[in-house]
Amino acid sequence: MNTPLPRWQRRKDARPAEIIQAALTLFSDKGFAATRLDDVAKLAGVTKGTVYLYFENKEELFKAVVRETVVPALEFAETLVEEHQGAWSDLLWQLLSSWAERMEHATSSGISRLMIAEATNFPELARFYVDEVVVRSRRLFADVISRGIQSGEFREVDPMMAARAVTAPLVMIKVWKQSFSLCDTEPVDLKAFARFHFDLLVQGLRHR
Amino acid sequence: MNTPLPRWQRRKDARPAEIIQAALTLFSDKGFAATRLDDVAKLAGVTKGTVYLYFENKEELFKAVVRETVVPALEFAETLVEEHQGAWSDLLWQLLSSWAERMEHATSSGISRLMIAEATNFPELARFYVDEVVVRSRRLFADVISRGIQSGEFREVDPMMAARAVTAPLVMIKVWKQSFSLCDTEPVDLKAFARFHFDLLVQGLRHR
DNA sequence: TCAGTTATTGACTTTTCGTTCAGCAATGAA
DNA sequence: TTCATTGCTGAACGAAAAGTCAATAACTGA
Repeated sequence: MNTPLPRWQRRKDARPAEIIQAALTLFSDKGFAATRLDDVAKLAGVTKGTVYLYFENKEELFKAVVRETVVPALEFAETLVEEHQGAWSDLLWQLLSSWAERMEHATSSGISRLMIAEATNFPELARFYVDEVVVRSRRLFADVISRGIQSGEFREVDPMMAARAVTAPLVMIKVWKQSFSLCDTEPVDLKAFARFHFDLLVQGLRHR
Repeated sequence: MNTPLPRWQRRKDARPAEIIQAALTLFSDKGFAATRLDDVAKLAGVTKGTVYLYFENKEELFKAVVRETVVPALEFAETLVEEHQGAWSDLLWQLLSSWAERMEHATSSGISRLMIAEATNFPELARFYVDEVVVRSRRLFADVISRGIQSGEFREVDPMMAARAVTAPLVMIKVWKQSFSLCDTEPVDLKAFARFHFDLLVQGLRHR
């Protein structure tokens, strides 16, 4: 006689990550308030009770999602800058294109929109996100611009302003796509836009 | 004997606008779901029951807020383009700076963030917003770029792409400011950023 | 195989908040 | 001053979803 397969399994180690993944999917699609924990549980293949076994409440789950999801990607970019040799505009393109690439595929890129939507409802989480993600990536790009100025490749601009001007369009397009994909009659290709934006930018940054 | 002032007054005509204004404030601060109708009512100086006198339900109130608030501003910009004479880059600056100006003061500029947050929960409203606001303003800027290309002032770029590249940064900065104003340690001045963005842009658009 | 341990369930309670409506009070006409 | 009209109130309702917990079924070691 073959043993009947059990109705559920004990998987203490795997649960938190699976629940976080499910929550990420639903939060970044519907937002925090509109997401039901019943649905998160179902998508994670468990029941609501299990969610509460691993997370204190809905808000703590939300925090966990943000914490576990966003930070790793930045570290890769930072080493890229550290080790770079050659033209700074090349590095800029490398950063922008790899970013656009990741945005198109990684589920974690939905976090931007989620944070924008929920920041005022979760001040401490917003602070965490700003410090660990926004400011840090802004500084990353400001750094590249600064070095480009020092080497004489770019004209003298405010690096922090420039960093905002570099990052904002990509984030915005991604956020738009996510929000309005169903109704925008002229969808953009993220990578194509990144290329277009880069060309405009580099010509704008070069000496006249 | 002076008549005791009444506990409340009948102001049938003024109520809808006041309720919409209150709803706009709270929606654009907290988002749709996180806003309680009790709070909207209180801010509007009425009780919840009154809200239901003038609006069928919460969702209809939301729609009214978007409808009444965003469309008017665009019309002004469209006449500006129609009547313009002279350099197209001048018009571009005129549009960008007046837009930044409005963003800094009008409560209605909170709608962008609100729509971004709630679009997936209100597909029909999202379509309305995309058609009446997003696409229309994108077309406005694409138009200016096109004419600039025709006149030889700008190099040949895809006008629609360029329009996105022109509008995205401003919207993004505004949205960021709104979401993270409490925690961003390096706040931007919107007008200064608009100026910076414009300079970068125009040099990027000109012939090499 | 069995008993002890515990991860998971699912029905239950509680809370929150949109929605309703009977009654009250402001108004204006007679 | 009175009365009919009606804008407005606020208490009460009920659905939906957060949060709880005793029972149960899967695992583990002996």
